[in-house]
Amino acid sequence: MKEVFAILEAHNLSRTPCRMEMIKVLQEANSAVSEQLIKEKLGNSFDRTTIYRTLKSFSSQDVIHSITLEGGEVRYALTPLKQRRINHDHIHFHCSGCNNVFCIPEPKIQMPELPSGFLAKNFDLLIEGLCKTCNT
Amino acid sequence: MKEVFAILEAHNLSRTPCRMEMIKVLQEANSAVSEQLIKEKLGNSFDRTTIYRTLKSFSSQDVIHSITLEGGEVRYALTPLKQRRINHDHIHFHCSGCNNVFCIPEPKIQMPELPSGFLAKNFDLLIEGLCKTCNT
DNA sequence: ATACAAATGCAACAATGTTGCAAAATTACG
DNA sequence: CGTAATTTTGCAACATTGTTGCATTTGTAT
Repeated sequence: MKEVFAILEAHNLSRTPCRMEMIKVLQEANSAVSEQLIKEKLGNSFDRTTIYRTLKSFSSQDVIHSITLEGGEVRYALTPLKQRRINHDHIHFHCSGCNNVFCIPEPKIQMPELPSGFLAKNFDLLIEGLCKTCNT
Repeated sequence: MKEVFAILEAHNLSRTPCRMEMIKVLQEANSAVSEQLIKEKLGNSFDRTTIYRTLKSFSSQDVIHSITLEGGEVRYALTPLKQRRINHDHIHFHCSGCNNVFCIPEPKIQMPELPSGFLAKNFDLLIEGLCKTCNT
């Protein structure tokens, strides 16, 4: 709980019930969560718009980052403290078994060489496969 | 036009006006196109649902593949003949200048090493930056 | 404790994904 | 070439998500 306060304070976000509970949900998840799951975990006690706007605040303040899966479903995950305000370039792994999405901080991938003239700024790598648990 | 017929035939798709015109639109685009752009190019002569279902048919037959951008917007591009029925693993490049999305067939990237237990099946790499034209 | 700023709930609308069903078009076949 | 069987299309309908405006409520600084 102290950490929830710390996160909000570090990012200049006021302590509102919705924000605090959402951070708790994100903390307790061991993988990236969908907006729908957040709503369920919160017991529908907050308006859809509020959750939507809170996710936007969190994103723009680098508290969380979003992962868009093929098909368009979006998941959200807390951004590890170390990466906040630095870069978001890390790998995401979508398990086709349990449907969870995990952040894989290492290794950094090397940017492939692009055709001449193309200038890369950042990337998004989504790997699909089986996670530790589902890979039996 | 002959090629349009060939594509449809090769994938067991009947020759309907909507399909033929959609393939032409995809051929003429030098980058991946959105559903909305397709609709515009077609002059709103086909129902939304028809275009939606045609995109699904094309996708499931590997005539096209879709690219989901951060933010959830989806673009569609013809799958090069050589890659049909083989694999879809290639890089996509989203230019933040002109907003176009390009398929980059080479190089193949090497799958990064994942934490032990994770088994990768395929990936999706979306690079963001400036294309040849916008990179002045 | 109060005043100002920010967050929330609600209404509303757009875009997209998706399905069922009847009408129309395409293909296969005699 | 014409007809029947199969597919595709258009339309209606509904769900989900993204997004904004506005009035009300809440949080924060003084």
